[in-house]
Parts: sequence; C-alpha cells; structure tokens
Amino acid sequence: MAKSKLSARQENMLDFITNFISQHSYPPTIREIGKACQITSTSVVNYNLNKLENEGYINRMMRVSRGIQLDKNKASRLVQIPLVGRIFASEPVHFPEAAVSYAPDETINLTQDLVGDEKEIFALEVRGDSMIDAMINDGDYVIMKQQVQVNNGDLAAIWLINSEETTLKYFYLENDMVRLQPANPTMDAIYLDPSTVRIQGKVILVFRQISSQKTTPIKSNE
Amino acid sequence: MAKSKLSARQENMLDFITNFISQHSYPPTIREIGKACQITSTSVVNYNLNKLENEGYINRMMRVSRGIQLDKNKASRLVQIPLVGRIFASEPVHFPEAAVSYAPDETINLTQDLVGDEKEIFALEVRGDSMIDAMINDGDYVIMKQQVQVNNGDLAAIWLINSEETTLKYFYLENDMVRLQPANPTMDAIYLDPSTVRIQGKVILVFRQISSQKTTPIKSNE
DNA sequence: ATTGACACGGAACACTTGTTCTGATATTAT
DNA sequence: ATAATATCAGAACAAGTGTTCCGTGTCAAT
Repeated sequence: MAKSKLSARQENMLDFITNFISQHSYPPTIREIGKACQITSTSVVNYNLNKLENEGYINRMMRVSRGIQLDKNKASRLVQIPLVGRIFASEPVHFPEAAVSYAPDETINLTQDLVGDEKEIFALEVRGDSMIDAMINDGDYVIMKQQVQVNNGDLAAIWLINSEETTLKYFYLENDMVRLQPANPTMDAIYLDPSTVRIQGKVILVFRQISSQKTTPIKSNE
Repeated sequence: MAKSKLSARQENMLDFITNFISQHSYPPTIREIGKACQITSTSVVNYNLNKLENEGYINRMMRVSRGIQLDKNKASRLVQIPLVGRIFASEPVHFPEAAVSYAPDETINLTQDLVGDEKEIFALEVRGDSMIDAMINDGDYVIMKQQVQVNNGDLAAIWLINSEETTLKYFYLENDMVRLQPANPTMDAIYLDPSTVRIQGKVILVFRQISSQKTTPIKSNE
C-alpha cells in the first residue's frame, strides 16, 4: 500500500540494498547502489535515498559511509503468499493449478526472512484437531511448498493411501521404510511402506494468530 | 577453547564489533574500533583485525569501508546459559541463588541473537506433560529470566497459589484481573485474582531437540 | 507560454577510511 | 646477553565516500 509511493527506481534501489546487506552483512555505498541500479550520478542516488528515508523505508546516518539502515517494519521484503484453501485430515492437500490470481484479501504477507527464498509457496488454513500430534491446531496457518520429494527431517504433508488421510509429520526414509515422526515427542512414530504414502509438500512455517478477539473464547456447549 | 588464542585487546575488539553491528546494523570503521578500544593507531587496529581474521573470527573485505563480516560460527557471541534444574507443574520454579558456578556440561550455549541481551537467564528442562497446554512437552528446554513482573503478552511462569502448581501461560492484566492464556488456542483462558498468582519469570525461548537418538522411541510397556 | 515542482546527470569538494611505512617497545627463545 | 618475534604508535598516502552545487529535461498546473 504505502509502497505505491515509490518509483520503479526507488523500488529497485531498495531491493538492491536489501539483497546487498543479506549477502555482505554490511550496507552498500552510494556508488555501489548507483552502479547496480544503472545510475551514473551519485547525487541521484543520494536524492532517491532521501526519498526512501522520508517514506520511512530506511534510516540514513549522515556523513557515515554505508550509513544505511533498513527499517525492518517497512523495508523488509514481504512475500505475498496466496491462501488457497484449507487442509483437512480427511482429504489430500488441494494445491492450486499453475499460476492463478487470488483476491488480495486471500493473501498472507510474511517477511522474506521468515519464509526464505522458496518460490511458489501457498498458505493453507488448518481445519480440525487432527493435526494436534504435529502441534498444529484448528485455525493455524501452514505455509507449504508443493513437492513430491522431501529431505529427511522435513516436516511434510503426507497422504496416507491406506487410511485415506492427510497428516503432517517429520519425514525420514530409513532402510526402505518411511518413518513418520510426530512433532509431539510424546507420541510414537509410525512406519510405513513407501508405496503407501504420497508426499504432497513440505511445511515451511506454521503460525497461529493470538488476536485479542480470539483470546476470550467463552466456550459454549454447542 | 579457540578463543584462548585471542589477546584481551582482540577480545575487546571483537566484543565491540559485535555490539556495534547489533546496534547500528553496519560494521564499525577501523577508527571507530580504535576509539572504542583505546587504540590510538589505526595500524594497530588493522594489525589485530588481521589476527582476528586469521583465527577465523571475522572476514575482512580489503579496501572496503566497514568491510568486516562476523563469522557467525565463531564470532557470534555465545551466551552460556546454566541449566539449573527442571520445571515441574507440581512445584514452583526453583531458581538458583545468586551467582553460582555450574559444571560446563550443565550449560546450554545459544547465540546472543536468539536470547537477546537479557542477563541472568537460566535454562530449565521441562518434566512431565502438564505443560502441554502451553505447547511445551516433556523434554523441552525453557530459557527463562527470573522476575516478579512481566509485561502483558509475555509468556510467563506463574505459580498458582491455590492449586499449588506452576504453569506457563501468556500473561495479561485486565481490569484488575489476571488472564492466563494458554498457548494452545483451543483451550480457554483462566481468570484469577492477582493475589492468587505469583509471577516467577518470563519465558524467553523454548526449544526441543529432535535428535536422531530420540527419533526412534520404541515405546515399551513399562 | 510561463511557472514551478520533480527527477536526473555531471563535476567538484571535503571528509572519511583502509593501507602502508618507519620506528619503538615488549616478549620470548636460544 | 643476543636475536627473533610480537605488539604497538605515529604519520602520511591513496582511495573511498558522502555531500553539494549547477545545469538540463520532463511534466502538470495556471
């Protein structure tokens, strides 16, 4: 929303600064920004840096080399994650087809440092208490990436063909057997033949909103 | 261990660099280091920076202003947190007396960026399943700071005087009543008179080791 | 057409900053 | 004691770097 006030050049600069810091762990100089953004004049870089500062995206330390601080609240890149549906235990995860556009109110925005560089990730709302053994509850949101293979130790969404249910468990392939380990360490792992499981994706992040509206759920006996 | 090869001056410099970066989010210049560490000559700072680089604590970018990168594996300051006991639901948290020295195998080392700048923090191992409503299980480790007051929204260790038990819940003081909110959103908050609760500390971090030894807990019927 | 705000490029300036040189002092080994 | 090494201080240099000034072009409003 507020980002609409930035010009393409300023967006470009902000992107470069963000990436530069994450790669070098120190900020770029004015000339480094200019070179990366095809700006020949240092004054123009300076000019647009002041714009970025006025908009609150960065803080500048005057007369300090590389004196640029990213305002984490505004400048850290947001990843727009489409909320494409719900995840039930009783059916496979329904991932969306190809590239579809979603309503803006159906996207979840998280900062890139939280979800990493993965592309094509989706948000799913958890329905039901059946994921409780993964320490994931009704109403939680799961950020997932669709993939048919996961690494050992990944928290994976797995469709159990025999019992016809989706489960979220840590995945390990050991001695030609699949071990599915609940996140809840007091529960036992289950061992299955690889042919009876279908990996649907890996979980990147789980979060739970502790909103004030939700904090007083006067339980009614419904 | 490897830090023993550093002189007092080099340790001092490394500390300053670490703190400077965390405060400014860009590294200091050679002269800034010298001023902070009472080194009048830039060449001496340069000399010791090279020492630090040879020991692997930092990386230097030649001819780059503020071109210092901390080696996270070695230089990021480890906070040694004494593991002082266990936390049961059935008794108050037992914090240690004053400054006591602990066996080295009874300390938990975490990087400062994880636990922040808090001083006098302790690690406690969770025993029993009674903290399950805080999404904390048997075997988890809780990093806590002892304090008799917490802010609204802090995850706090609270001794319930009437029921004589310790609980970990999010703490809110609302209208002269204490609301204790379980981390598990499917469970209800409880409201108590402030005189019936005793705040013991706030939880800074919780972690669970998913070690390979633990991943195959063939449950025996003991 | 005129004005003004805005964005830009080039150049120069002054300060910052990493580097290097010379030499002194302290520490350690032989 | 002597030599070798490590650590340090001061100074100067060259390059890096933020800042500023001047001029140009664009675009919308009057």
